[in-house]
Amino acid sequence: MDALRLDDQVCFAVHAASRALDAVYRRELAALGLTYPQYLVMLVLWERGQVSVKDLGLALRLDSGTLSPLLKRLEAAGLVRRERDPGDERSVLVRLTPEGTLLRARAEPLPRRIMEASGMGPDELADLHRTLGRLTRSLTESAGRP
Amino acid sequence: MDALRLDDQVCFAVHAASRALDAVYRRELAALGLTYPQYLVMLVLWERGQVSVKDLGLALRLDSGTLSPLLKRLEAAGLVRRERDPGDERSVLVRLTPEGTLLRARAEPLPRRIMEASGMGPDELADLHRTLGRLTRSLTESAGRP
DNA sequence: TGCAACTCGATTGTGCACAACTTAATTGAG
DNA sequence: CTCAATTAAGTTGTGCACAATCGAGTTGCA
Repeated sequence: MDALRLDDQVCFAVHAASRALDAVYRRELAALGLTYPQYLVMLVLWERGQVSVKDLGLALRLDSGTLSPLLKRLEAAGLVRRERDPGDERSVLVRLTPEGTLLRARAEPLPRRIMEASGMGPDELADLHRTLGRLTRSLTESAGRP
Repeated sequence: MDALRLDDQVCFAVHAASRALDAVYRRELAALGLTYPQYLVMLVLWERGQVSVKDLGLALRLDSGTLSPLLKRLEAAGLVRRERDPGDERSVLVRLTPEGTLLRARAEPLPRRIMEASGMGPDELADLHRTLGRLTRSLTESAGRP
């Protein structure tokens, strides 16, 4: 077999799956006025209520270059507020507005709909989840020390 | 369990894995002067030698809005040439330059290095590959008819 | 205490991804 | 044969992702 054949490369399969998921989420989230990465940010906020930009970056593995403009758009949409942490003026705290909190209810049915679109059962999805977690960890570690 | 918990969502696992792979490829491909999507295009060209923009889009599931500027950059780098198909002037054929053909040798060791960084065995990777293929197909089909 | 090192976030620049639209070439129904 | 519909690329605009860099604020240690 040819090591460079496109169809044989797992990288492409991951890439393609990621974009296919993105497309499905794009459709489902359009009604909420959110993009998929904005939805991820909202998930963290619905879980924790309030979070610093740094902790958001740790949770989502995104840096400030991605988060700063994204959070500005969420703020412009009236879903979050940003303010300096009084205890440490370097840090910016992001928290939900009432509108942002209310949006949660409308996001609630989403995971089930995506699961149905995936055509896979809960066990299979859990398995995939574990495998991908392991892959991500390995890749991240190997990237750390070249 | 809470359906909206970030850690429980497969979508995030796929997204994170895709970006982690991207990061590893970024490092490996830097020496070749390629980005990861440019590498995917080169894979197709190394396989087929010559391809229309349309067929490239079908193979990679990318539209002209993504491919046009990407191909311009590959052309500026001297790796490909683009010319109208004499048989159908709407179509643009992309083909390798000698430099582009030569680059293949330097890309050859890449899949093995990525496989090592993944920390997974061939069987496990093949399994993941199959699962992701199925997932992508289901999602694409469900996106087709909302 | 004073200043060097570090932390946090924002900004800038490049490139990918996609939607919506434009233009040019081709096809086909009447 | 003609012209409306279709097809192929390209263009424009928006948003995500990341590297590199900057400036303000904090910490630690000499």
